[in-house]
Amino acid sequence: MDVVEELRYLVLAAQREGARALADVLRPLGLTPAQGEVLAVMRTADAALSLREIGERLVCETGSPSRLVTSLVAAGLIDGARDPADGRVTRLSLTAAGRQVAARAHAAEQDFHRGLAAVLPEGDALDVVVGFLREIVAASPSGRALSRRRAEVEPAAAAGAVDGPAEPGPGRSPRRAGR
Amino acid sequence: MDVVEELRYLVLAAQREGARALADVLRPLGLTPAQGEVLAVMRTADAALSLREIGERLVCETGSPSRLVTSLVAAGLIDGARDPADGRVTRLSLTAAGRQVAARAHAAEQDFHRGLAAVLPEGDALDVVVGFLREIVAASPSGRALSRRRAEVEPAAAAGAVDGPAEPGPGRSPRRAGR
DNA sequence: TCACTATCCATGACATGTCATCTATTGAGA
DNA sequence: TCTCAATAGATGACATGTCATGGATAGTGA
Repeated sequence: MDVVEELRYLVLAAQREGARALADVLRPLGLTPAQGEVLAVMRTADAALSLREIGERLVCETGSPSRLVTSLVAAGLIDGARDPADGRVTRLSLTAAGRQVAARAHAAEQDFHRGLAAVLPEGDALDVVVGFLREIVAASPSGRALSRRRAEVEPAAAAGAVDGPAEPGPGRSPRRAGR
Repeated sequence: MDVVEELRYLVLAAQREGARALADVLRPLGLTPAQGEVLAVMRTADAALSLREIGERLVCETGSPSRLVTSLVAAGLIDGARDPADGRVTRLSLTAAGRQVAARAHAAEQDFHRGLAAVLPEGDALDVVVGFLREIVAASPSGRALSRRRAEVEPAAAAGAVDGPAEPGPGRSPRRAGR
């Protein structure tokens, strides 16, 4: 098993274990990790967002996360209505209950991250890993979603990492051709 | 967004993009990434494996990946029969067609890994990332599955990374309590 | 021999990501 | 004004991971 193949499986394993752990943390709030991410995006938004705008900020990117958001509307955590200025667009925002659940989810995730920080390997490795992963996802929709999110909550910190070119053409961005 | 939270999203993003790219590679062979992993495990097995034994070697670990394997049986790539020595156990092995598809999937994945290697960031970062991820998944079922796989295909290389303790008790292993 | 526990596997139900198709609405240009 | 293209969102179908339950079989110890 060469090192690139192992990397692929390690990323899958890390994602799996992390998702499972996060699911345990969010379950008492009646949320799944994907729903938690939607609430995190909306919690930090200055204004109502369209489905498309939410999709652009989710790492679990689906372009237009209709069903995921609908589940939160059904749970009473999000309100949505068609935009009178553009009948194609639905504007979504947190309800009062949604703001409360989003705040509790945020607190629970912060606890989770502190616990994770305590057991991650020490030293500079974390920075190397984060830099490495930022680079390999930079050109992808989910990488850009993450950059966008970071720019919105901490503009200065994100300034060094914003990637220039817009996504070319429709659909998924092409994979990098080579160096 | 603190660095641990970003790490979590970056791992998710890297996994997503990688899964999508791998799905593109395997689709012409009529395989999904999860099915490809099952064939990879069986391709390197010396003997017929039980469902449980397959599950222990999969990073997409489910304990007993009944439905995933059933889809490969239905596709004619795997044969299975109850073990006469132990009626609880189903023994599974690749069919002739399965061996052929597994070989082609392996070749396709090797090409994919070479392409990935060409675009990954250069220098020592890859080794740091692999070491870091190995450490954080070491105690989990999927981390042990990966160690097991590496030990089976390259015993010497894996010797330095084999983790000592067996999984305690039934069910998922507990998360590390702290340092 | 028997009762109980453990193991293996199948299946139900749900969440969600992916790919595709479709409807409704808006924008652009002739 | 009208046609065509683009956009936004909904929905269908499928794959698969997760959590749980249940049936069949084997192991253990009294």
